[in-house]
Amino acid sequence: MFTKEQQLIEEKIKLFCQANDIALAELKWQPIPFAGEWGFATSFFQTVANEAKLGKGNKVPVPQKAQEIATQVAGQIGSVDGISRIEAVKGYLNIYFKTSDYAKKVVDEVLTSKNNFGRGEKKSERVMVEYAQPNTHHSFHIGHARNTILGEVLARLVEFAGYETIRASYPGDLGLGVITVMWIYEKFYKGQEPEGVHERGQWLAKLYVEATALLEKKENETPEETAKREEYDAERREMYRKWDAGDEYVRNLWHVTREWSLEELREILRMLDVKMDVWFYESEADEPSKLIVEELIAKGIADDERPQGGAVIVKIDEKLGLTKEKYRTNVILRRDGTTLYLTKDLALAKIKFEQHHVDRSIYVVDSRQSLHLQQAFAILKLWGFPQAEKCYHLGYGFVSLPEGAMSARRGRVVLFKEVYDEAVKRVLSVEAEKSADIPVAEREKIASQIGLGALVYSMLSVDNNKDIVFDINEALSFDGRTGPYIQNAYVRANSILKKAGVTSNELRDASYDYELTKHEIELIEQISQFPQKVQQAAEEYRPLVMASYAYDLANTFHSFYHAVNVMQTEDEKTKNARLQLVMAAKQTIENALRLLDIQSPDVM
RNA sequence: GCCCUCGUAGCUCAGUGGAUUAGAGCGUUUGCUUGCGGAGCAAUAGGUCGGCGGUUCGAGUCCGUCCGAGGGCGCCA
Repeated sequence: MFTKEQQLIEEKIKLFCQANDIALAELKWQPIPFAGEWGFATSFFQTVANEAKLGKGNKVPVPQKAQEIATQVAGQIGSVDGISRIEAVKGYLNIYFKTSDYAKKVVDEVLTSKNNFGRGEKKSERVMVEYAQPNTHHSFHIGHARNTILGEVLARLVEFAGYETIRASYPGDLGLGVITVMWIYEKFYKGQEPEGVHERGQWLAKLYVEATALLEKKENETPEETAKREEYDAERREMYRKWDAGDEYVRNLWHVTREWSLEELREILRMLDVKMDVWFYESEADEPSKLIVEELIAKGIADDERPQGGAVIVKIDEKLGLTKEKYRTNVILRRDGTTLYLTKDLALAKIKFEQHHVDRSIYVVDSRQSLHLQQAFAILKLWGFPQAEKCYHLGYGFVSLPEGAMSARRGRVVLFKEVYDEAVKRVLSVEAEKSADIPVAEREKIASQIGLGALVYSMLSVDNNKDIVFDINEALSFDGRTGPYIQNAYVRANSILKKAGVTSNELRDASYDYELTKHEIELIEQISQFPQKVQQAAEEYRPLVMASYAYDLANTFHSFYHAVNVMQTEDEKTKNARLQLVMAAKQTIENALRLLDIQSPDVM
């Protein structure tokens, strides 16, 4: 915002150093650690260290010498427009802005940009974010929720930072797990179908558990039990064979049951306000991926060991000319000619690059699949895709339960919908106590917004590479560093504006030339940081950066709210300026929450 | 055996080279009843940043090594 002043001063420093024969190191500007006044600073430690290496100067300690230079420079700069003062402190040169100018600039920018405050300049790259890859014929659990929330927030950040963004979902709709559910349905539950989208999805998950129990080898089986189990397994394998051969009946059964799962997935995405641009299905990648195997063999990238009774493999390290083991060797086609996960990922990447013309592709996938994805990217590179260099795996730690890892097979999972229902229930009970004035009809909607706010924020407030042990009481806490805490700051800002009867449309000119309190200054400081936080979070692929910022902003607002009573401000001009500051804070909180996929209720 | 991630306050986590005392939340102890809704504010106690060595003017942050935890490693996804 103040690059002109910065450049001017930089010139003056360079001139001074030339005149005094000082070998100035590169000037790195940074904000002054905030203590009530805005400004930017640079240090002279590097310059002094360089001088010392050249054998110049006597043996004065570095910090002391840096301070000497800073003091001399400060004395030389003189007055600069928009700059209130310049000082030398501990080897740093601090340059302060005029407080009232800075404050007005920040607030005005928010109020004119509104929803777009913080949006980055349009960039030419097209980015695809792939997330939400649950298996069908199961139900959506909180592990899937972490994946989906991370992916969606990343997509929002990248988009708001200025990139053209495509959201892609990739459900796993084939494999033995899927067939297992179809088998038990066909055998014991044919014709049944629970009412309700979630009920149907959850029912399929129950069938999977039941089927697994029937098909798993048990200890101390009687011969009859063994025979029964083997009979079931043969039936299941026969069904898989028929599916693979395109048997009309089995394919139809597959379509119908798959749709039950997808309906539930679409409903959950709707609840999370996720709008997918592209749907890839694992089943659709199967056939194209076989052609890719042929191509890779023809190009000499893959080795066909089938004639020797083996599979089709890619010796990745060898082909890349690496001597140390890194990507190893992997199979891309089984000896029986069927494809693997890796094979399908190659086909999917080809579609992303050739049909969607993406320049950059982000995979939001469990970090345990890191090697797998690195292998896939390496093969894409061998294959010759320039975008392979721009494939990025955003890994995240897995979500487990206090009693151990989740297991769909054993039915040991916590479903997203269960947690959501519990969240709404808990918020409603708080509302009944604290928000008796809100009409009951409205409370349900607010409860959903707050409940999801708590859940979503709990997933975002931990860095993505950390594992989470899911504790529902922590996830649904409403106190302290939580989603509702941030939403409450928004509600309070809204409440002030409502009482004052001002809307964002009537923008009166405000000036901040009165003596600002510490709390006003800190609030302005937080607001001003939003645009750079957007860029940082998007460039580093780190939703946590935005989650932390949103909390800090809300925290600063709560302190301001408590310390400065806007409505009781006597001086009209000051009151007007404060109302506009509240409006700017409200807008910034709303923008930050939107990026975090959390809604901003007007009351709560 | 090789590779990846992690080790910071009692607990859960921020902080990826720069400014006297390393920051939050929960939990602890204690204040805030006439005020824009207390899902809040203010204060309090609590840390050899896993150990050792190195690079640097400067290291929780970079490098090496050791210890500890979790994860991955050619026909699962």
